Amino acid sequence: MRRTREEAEQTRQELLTTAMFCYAEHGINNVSLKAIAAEAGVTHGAFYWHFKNRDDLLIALAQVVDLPFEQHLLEQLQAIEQNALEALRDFMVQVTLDVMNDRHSKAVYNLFYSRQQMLPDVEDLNEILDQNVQEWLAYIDRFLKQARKQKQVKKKTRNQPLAQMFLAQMFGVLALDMRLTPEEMDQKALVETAFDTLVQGIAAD
Amino acid sequence: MRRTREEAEQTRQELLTTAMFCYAEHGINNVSLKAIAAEAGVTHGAFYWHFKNRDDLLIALAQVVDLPFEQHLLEQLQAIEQNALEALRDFMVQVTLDVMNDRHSKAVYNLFYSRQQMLPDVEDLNEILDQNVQEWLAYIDRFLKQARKQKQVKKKTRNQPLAQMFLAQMFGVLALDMRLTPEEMDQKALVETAFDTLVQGIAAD
Amino acid sequence: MRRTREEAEQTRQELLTTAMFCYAEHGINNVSLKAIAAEAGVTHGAFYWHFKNRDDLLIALAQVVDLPFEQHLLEQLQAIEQNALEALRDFMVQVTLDVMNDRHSKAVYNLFYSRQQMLPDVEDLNEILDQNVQEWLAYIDRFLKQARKQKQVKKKTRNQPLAQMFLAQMFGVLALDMRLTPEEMDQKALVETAFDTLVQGIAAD
Amino acid sequence: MRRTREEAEQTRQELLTTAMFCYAEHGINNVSLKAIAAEAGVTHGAFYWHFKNRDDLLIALAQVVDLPFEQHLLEQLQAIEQNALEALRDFMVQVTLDVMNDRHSKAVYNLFYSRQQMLPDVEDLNEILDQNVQEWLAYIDRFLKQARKQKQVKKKTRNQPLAQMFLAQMFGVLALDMRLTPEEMDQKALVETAFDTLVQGIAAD
DNA sequence: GATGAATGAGTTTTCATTCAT
DNA sequence: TATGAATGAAAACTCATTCAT
Repeated sequence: MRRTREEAEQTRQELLTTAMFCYAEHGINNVSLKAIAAEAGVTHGAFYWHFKNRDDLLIALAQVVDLPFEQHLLEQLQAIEQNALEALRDFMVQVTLDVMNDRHSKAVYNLFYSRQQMLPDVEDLNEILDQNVQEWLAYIDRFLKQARKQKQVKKKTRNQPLAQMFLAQMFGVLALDMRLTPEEMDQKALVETAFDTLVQGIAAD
Repeated sequence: MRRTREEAEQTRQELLTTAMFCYAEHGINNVSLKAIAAEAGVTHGAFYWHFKNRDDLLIALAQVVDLPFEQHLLEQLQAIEQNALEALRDFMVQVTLDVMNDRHSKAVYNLFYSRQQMLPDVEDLNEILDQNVQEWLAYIDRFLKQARKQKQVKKKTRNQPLAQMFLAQMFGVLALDMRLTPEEMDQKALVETAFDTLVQGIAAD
Repeated sequence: MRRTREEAEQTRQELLTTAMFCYAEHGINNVSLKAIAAEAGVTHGAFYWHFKNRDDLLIALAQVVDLPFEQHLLEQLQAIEQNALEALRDFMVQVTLDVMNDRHSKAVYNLFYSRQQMLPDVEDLNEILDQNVQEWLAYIDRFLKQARKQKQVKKKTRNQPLAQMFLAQMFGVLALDMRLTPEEMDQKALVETAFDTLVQGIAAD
Repeated sequence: MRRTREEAEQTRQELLTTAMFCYAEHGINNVSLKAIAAEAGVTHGAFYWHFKNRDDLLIALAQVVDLPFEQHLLEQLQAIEQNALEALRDFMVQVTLDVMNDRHSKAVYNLFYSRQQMLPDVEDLNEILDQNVQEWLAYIDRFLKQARKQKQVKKKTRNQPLAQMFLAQMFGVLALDMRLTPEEMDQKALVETAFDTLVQGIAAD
């Protein structure tokens, strides 16, 4: 069954996508490569044509997937010039709700950032993930710097812990979302309350 | 061989402790019962004397371990009467720093609450963990109620999302702590900034 | 818990009886010594005071248990003098129905003679069982000899295959009884038909 | 390694055959899958390519193996028209001797019908075995019906217990054959005596 | 006499990986 | 490119047996 290059690439994509959703849902250690291959419509032998091994799959996965930070940042680019703090608040709310509710983003978060999984100790993998976290902190930092320019933020605190605080709040809300039922937790109320509170807490009087 | 009842109980405790630390460090799926038993100084056969199976171990673990919420609550009982919001801030800071720095608490968090692990789908286990989360929310709620009485909190928001926000912040800070190095993140600065900000954010003017 | 000699003997008996019924019902390989001991009301440690090991238990079991051949033989002793063939027929019918319906006999048969179990290859054990089979053949032979004297049996056949044929019929009926439901098989009708037919088949005209 | 489809099928057959003989000889519970695989010339991992698990192997075994009833029935089809009772006698004698002396048939009987084994409680398995018994009873019944037509059988008894009696005799003879040595038991003499006697016992005067 | 903790060999099963076709 | 047969390491679990108490 020699396929064309496009079909082969499609198989590879299929494997990546299937792996991400299966891993995110059941846990990396609870899904076999055979199961992923079957779900992707090929035999597990084919897997080894596209990937060197299991770790290679994870690295490839980490390289291609991403959380929608950048995308929501672009949406706020104009707003940031006018009211950076409000833009930051909207940015965090949007990203968080998006990760909560978008199947793809949620899978990415579950797989790589909630650390629901204990990832195998592959150096490349953790490097990629750490870089991503730094990148996200940089996104938030960009809002904060602009807010400083606009004199919206109290002087005393440095930006670093502030950015980390925002990211931590997002991580925490997502973690809580996994544990609580919709009855126990109103997603929208929590997310908005959380970031409104943070923004108010750092706002200059 | 341990023959007396006390020695047997010691073996059981050893198994529980070893399991907790090994699981927290390497992930539940990456540590075999044989390894745990060996680390505890017995054969894997001994494990099955003390526990029915792997799930039984996890349930036993979840039953005996806890995060230091209650303990820090007791320390704040007097403060709460005078300034509930400040007491809440101190409470959250203390608990969070404690979990960060106490090997035991950190292991408990990693194992059961960070969702770094994909826990097996055992009903008893999830029940215990969910109860614990509810309990912690109740602890925070207690501070918030008192703060309302003291008119320290803005009227508009309900307590539920506020309590969840505080717990989420703690979870998030702990999650971030796992990802960042001490150089990249100043634990104390982040924790204090985070809860100061939250408290200021909800404080009545 | 030092017990008196009688109590100890009682424990031993309890272990034997429990083992027989458990083994007969679930199969030797599907019942652990721990389970037997527990069912008998002691710990499995106690087992090893009464028996050297598992094979020793089986040998002890084979030595003390028996099928009700002898007992039914005694009942037929008078009848045998008058009509040996009819007595044989009654004897076989009674023994067979007894083994079918008496819990104890059935367990013995299942355990040692139906070979539902693949017994461990203990020499002593098989010796005992083979002796028993020979004994039963001798019982039947006794009827046949008397029947010859009474000129009830056709001359041509030797007694050995005849006796084996009767025992085989009993074994076969018991085997079928295990496979068929009461709806599919009328115990009494089958047993009586079978031995009536055999007796008529060997009867002199 | 066997790579072609034919070689794979051969491996599967090898596993089935090996399993049947090993199980029949040593008992299901006394032969490990590892041992079967080794005997079949593959690793135990290969076993799990061909069978889902141990029960699946038994079911597959029960599906492909059979006792030679049908085959001997065909041989008697002409004879049945002329003298059904004699044909029945020949049929039973042939099948019984065949099972006794053919290594394959003997293994099948030992494994599935002697109840020498305590088979695992798999529904599919017992269904197949029960069906087979019913089928064999139907074969015998066919002879009996024809014999009735030919007025060879005494009126009074129903066919059902008669058919069961014949099958039971066969089962019993086979069981005795396992227990007695060739010196103690003349196979041919016993088998012929047994079925001659049964046939004479039911024959109309 | 009896308990119960511990051992260790053995079993079933899973699964990442290899490789001839 | 992809299939599918086979390997082999490792996991969870069972259980007969030993033995200090």
